[in-house]
Amino acid sequence: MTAPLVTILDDEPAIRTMLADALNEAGFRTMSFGRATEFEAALKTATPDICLVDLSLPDRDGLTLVHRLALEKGAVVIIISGRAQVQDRVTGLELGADDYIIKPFDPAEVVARIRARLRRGQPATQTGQTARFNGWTAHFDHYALEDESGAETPFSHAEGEVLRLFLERPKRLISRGMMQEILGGAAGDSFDRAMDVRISRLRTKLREDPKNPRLIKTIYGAGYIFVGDVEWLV
Amino acid sequence: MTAPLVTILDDEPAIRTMLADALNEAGFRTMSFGRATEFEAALKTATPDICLVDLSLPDRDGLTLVHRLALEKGAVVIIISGRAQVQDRVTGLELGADDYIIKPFDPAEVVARIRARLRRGQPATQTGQTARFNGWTAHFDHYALEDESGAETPFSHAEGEVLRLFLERPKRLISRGMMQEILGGAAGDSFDRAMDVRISRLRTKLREDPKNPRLIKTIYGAGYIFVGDVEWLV
DNA sequence: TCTCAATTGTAACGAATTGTAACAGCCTCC
DNA sequence: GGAGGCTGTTACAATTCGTTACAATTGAGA
Repeated sequence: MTAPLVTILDDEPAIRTMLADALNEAGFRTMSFGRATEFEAALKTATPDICLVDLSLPDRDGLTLVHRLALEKGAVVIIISGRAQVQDRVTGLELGADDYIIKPFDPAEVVARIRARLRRGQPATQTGQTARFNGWTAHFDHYALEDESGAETPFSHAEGEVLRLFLERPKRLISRGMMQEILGGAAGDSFDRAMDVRISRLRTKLREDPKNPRLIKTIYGAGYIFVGDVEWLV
Repeated sequence: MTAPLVTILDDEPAIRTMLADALNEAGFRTMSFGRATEFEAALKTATPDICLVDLSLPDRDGLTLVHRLALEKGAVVIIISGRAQVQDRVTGLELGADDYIIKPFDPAEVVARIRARLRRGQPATQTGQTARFNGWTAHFDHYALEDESGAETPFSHAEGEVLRLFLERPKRLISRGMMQEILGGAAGDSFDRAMDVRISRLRTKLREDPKNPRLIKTIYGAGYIFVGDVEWLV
């Protein structure tokens, strides 16, 4: 992957170079502009990941530019400005800027803020989506349990939470306290019953024999153990 | 009814009320906590859209909490802190915070920054005019969904807004509050139903099985997740 | 072995949430 | 003006999931 591209639009050359140096050192590609017209011309061929924009430009109102950038191009815009009034910041952010940094600033903070924006860009990495165990296949991507014949039974989100909890810890004792910790749930005193019910419902979907559960075993006074041979796919 | 939920974690009651007042007036739901433990307990039942966290907590190291929140829960975290050193800000942002606001602050700016985060909702990739996902091709330039055979189904502007919202944030929970913020729904309390209907109509065009939707998943009480492999074409 | 209290299973209930069909207002285009 | 599409609203159906109530089970101690 190529490094993210950051454009710098500021009429003061000293600031441009300071930012460009810091950003390059941090591993970004940069393009610097002193006037809005140059910047807009460049936009036609390049698609920056982040646009740093100074509000006081010689040839255009910076706020309008920010508004257009954010609204029409959907670009990530960070305003860098000498105007420090709260009202300036509020309007800047309301017009579509993603952040507002006040001059004078420390380049390290600019880098950190850019990184924070980019970090959010990546979709959350999905944990395992499919697991096979004892003839069943659990599909967490579309919340369904597939049996050996290929028939699918959908399960709900709450049921899926419990199922995943078990499949990620096979053949290990799972105490109620741990479940509560992992699955959440108010520490309310009746919570454990809710967990019982969840497990009961999950057992039904797994077609467990109530008298003799084969997959989710109850350890009286201690918790549960999922005894299956789990294999996570992907 | 389902405005975005903002949690406030700060040990100073005055700050909590000031923030809560400003946020409520701005149309957000709020929950306030003075200690990290209370906050963590509440996290088990509620899914906030934004977490405001003060770094100086009586019962826990704020930075560690931020790290956990950001990393494990993927929550949007805004640090509010009295520590004004650049180094503090940089480490806070690097540990996963999405923004860093220094005390004393103006509530209006906090509101504006929260709005900026929600509006953006963490954009995914470059947003273009065409996206491919799971056999479908969405053409936003002429408002049509193309299936594998090449047949096109037109979609409306409102449907396109929702579809784009999802395609820009695949595999990520999107709360109703965030949708409202992004799609600019009036804060009217019946708005959420309009959103339901939009999603229902979109699902129909995607030929989703009502009993077992594969692309747009509902997380009861929390929101929706679009689970497709999205690839934006230019 | 028997008894009993603690623990666990689950059916039934109900509040909250979500899905969607049907309707109505609005707009655009003939 | 009328037809037709779009979109929010309403009303009702369906689903989810915690709570409750009671039955079943377990295991320690008599």
